[in-house]
Amino acid sequence: MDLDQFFPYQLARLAEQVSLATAQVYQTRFALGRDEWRVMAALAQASEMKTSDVLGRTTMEKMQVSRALAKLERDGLVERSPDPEDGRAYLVRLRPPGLALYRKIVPMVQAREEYLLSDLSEAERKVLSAAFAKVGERARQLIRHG
Amino acid sequence: MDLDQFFPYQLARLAEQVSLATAQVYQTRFALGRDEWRVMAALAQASEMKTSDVLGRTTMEKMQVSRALAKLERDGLVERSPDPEDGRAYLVRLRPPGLALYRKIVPMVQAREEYLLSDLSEAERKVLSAAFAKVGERARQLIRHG
DNA sequence: TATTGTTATACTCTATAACTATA
DNA sequence: TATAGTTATAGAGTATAACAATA
Repeated sequence: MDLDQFFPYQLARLAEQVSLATAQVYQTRFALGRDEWRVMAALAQASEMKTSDVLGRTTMEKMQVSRALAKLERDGLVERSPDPEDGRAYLVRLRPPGLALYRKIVPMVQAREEYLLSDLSEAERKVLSAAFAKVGERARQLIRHG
Repeated sequence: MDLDQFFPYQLARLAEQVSLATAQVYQTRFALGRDEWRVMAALAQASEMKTSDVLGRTTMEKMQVSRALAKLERDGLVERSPDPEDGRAYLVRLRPPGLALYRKIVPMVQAREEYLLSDLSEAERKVLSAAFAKVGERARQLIRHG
């Protein structure tokens, strides 16, 4: 069995490299962790949302979201206020510095994305995207059924 | 910016799911970590090799290999002897129980691989494989040049 | 009793480098 | 001085569950 020809292994290596290449932008240059970046991207989709909405817009666990928000709040990028409709909940929003940082990072990571895909034709991108959906569905089936 | 449509994010999620689906076989059922599994797959390619050859056949660091080998040796799956040609080096090989375990696992993970890809035509698989190579090359360029 | 969000804990991974013994 | 491999340590990332406040 040749590990190099084994699809899950190829996929894992590619994902690792792509993740490294992309994360350089927000980690090395702006000291943001991956979770903080994901939370900011979620928050940027609306002027204000509940913590639970952030959960719904990411694949993160509530504990990861809680910690990412705490760090973003310490850094002054995000602010929280109590939800007037539910005493247990918070309303979260990007503060101006957070929004500015987000708007600065987005074009940079999008440029990296385009560079990563630049050798692929439009047709190849379509196949790739469809293949991701199909393989992902099969993977979820395997996980569900042990 | 929609994270769900962002290629590096899609790739990371897919890899995570596929890794989970594949690792179930050797982790849950046989208590092997990913590194141990990779080392066993490398060792199975020859009757005996140096630790440094294991390094060359995987993308692991020497420290990871050292730890994986130590665990495999504790579990009786691998044995080491001093290299008569270099007092610093070791010769490593799978012990019979290790080889038997490897031969038991291989068809199981291959079946999972085939299942994961079962919705893809031969042509789609070719596109996918070529795309991985192209994107991987671009990613390595980005990593190298910051 | 159930839910929102926080905190605690432990385990795995990863990254860096110091260390030993040979070469 | 360099190399093979080990050990130490610290930082992320992940998973589980206990917990306080509120519903």
